[in-house]
Amino acid sequence: MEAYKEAIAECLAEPLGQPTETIVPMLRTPPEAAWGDFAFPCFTLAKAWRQAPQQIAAQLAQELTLAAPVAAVAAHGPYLNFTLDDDILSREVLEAIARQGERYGCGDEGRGRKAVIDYSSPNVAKELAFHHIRSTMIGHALKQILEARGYRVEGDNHLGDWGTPFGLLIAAYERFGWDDAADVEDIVQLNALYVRARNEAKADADFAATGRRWFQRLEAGDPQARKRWRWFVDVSLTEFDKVYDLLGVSFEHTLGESFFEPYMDDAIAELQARGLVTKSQGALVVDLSAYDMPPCLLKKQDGATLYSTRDLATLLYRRREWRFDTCLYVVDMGQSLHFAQLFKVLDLAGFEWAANCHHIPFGLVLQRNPESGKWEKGSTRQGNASLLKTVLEAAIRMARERMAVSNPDLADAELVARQVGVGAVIFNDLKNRRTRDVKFDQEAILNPQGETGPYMQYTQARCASVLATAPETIHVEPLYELLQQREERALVRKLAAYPDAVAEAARTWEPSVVAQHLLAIAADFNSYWTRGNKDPGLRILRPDAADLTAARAALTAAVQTVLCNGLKLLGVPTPDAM
RNA sequence: GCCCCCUUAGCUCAGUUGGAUAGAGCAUCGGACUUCUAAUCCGAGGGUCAGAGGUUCAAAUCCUCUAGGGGGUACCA
Repeated sequence: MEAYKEAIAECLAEPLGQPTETIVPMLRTPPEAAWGDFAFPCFTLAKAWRQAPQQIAAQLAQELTLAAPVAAVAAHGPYLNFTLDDDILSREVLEAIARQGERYGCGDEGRGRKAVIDYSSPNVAKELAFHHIRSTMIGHALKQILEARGYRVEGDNHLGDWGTPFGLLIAAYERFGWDDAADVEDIVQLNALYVRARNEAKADADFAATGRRWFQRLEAGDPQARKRWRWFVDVSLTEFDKVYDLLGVSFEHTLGESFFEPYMDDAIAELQARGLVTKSQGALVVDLSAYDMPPCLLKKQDGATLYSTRDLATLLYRRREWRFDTCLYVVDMGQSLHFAQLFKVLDLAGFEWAANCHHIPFGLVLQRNPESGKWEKGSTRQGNASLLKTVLEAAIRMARERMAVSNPDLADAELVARQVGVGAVIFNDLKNRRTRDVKFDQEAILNPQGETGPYMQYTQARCASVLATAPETIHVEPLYELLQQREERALVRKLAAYPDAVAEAARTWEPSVVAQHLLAIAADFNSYWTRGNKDPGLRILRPDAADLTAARAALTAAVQTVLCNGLKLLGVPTPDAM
């Protein structure tokens, strides 16, 4: 749709005496679709022309010469409203969608550029909590969206598999043991041990010290410590992969923090060579007080490395080995300061590429505290967060039960239930602006009605269903001028704007732009569909009118293509029946 | 204390980067299935855009202050 602004600007360029480049950004979309496709506000001309904007609009409306595809111009108060030619628009848009198929919505701004995205990145030894859906799916969606716009993208699941907690975990294992006969999955027992280790460390200073020593042994390569640790990681990865399979997410790299352990000394040395590292209170730091930030800690008093050290080594490695142009960190907002420090340190070290590293923050998942009634950050450490697996299972159950009544004969019911349940959870997370905190509300997540994943999937299934029963006539060249219904014209325009939505989502790193646009398309299509229930003349398939059927089937196919393309970007599956 | 984010209908949220009459969904109430899938659609009610100033032709949108909520703030990740 963006491309048509150029045509409008050309009509205005001569009379305004301005180049099209300055006119295009001034064009707006009128609040009422019936008023036109683009609006040019005349306020800014008022001063220069010494006339009221209303007069300017009225005058210009008279004088302008229009060229296809611009069909009409009308003054509406201080605005000049332009309308595109419906027939040309329908033809161009629907033909483009049919021709490009799953490439419709793609672009090439990112061509020749490589992006590395750090997302999901759960901590080992804990189950995936519901809040892990955020980084995982926002990251996955951004990966797909950037790829659609021409970037080469590599995803890295930066597992939290290193640090003092693992020393504590080994200490807990040694002290409390492991119950091989326990009737729970290993990950559950491991998670429980993790929580216990943490609590014990808080209550017992000796235990905490033992844990810290274990981590030192781990870093030193002690075989016993390594063996325990490796096993903790394997148990966790087995569990994570189950959930990733369900979500349809995969990574080019799964390099935990431990992988970068051998690179940490080099990273520190590199900063030392640049004179950035100082000793403060017994710790090794980069002083950032000149930038109103606390120091970036590289090594603790006891010599152990920290989160910052590992992230630093990781980023240097990624740049050196993977040669990214852009590196994105899809991590919650609570870590804004950490990333500000990290990027500042690299900037001070003289790495100009640090400017192309970005933290893509998102809001926290808040759980209602049953005692205080307040919304607060859930924590797997305290064991009070809902598990992602549990929510997904509940959503799948919801879909299964729903289908048992609405479509009991459906083939592949179990597969579809999984697609719908998982789609519900994913879409629920991606439909809103990522920086908002989200209040965990399982009931809302499982509701399949309204602005939800199942609603989107249902709409796509309706398209598939009608096209499956469409007669062969749809293969004749559609007469696009037959698409004269208000709903049909509105749909064509929204389909035309879909690539703009993908481009904006890529530019602002905001998947919800795509989700919101798809919602608007689905709403229009469902409304269009239902009108056919009341008025048979408005049905898509008209046995009595082959040409009309062909045109409407072409529109339906285009809607289906765009819904499928968009939902694919978001990671929402699209069953053809449900 | 300082820093960041948030505050739009009872609830959950959109709002085209400063434009025309602030829009959806859920919930409530009333309608539409002998039909291309009713996980849908149509309609009704529901608003001091947290509050107060400011910037200008124009503010939910930008600036300042205030209130409330969430998060962060050197040896956790």
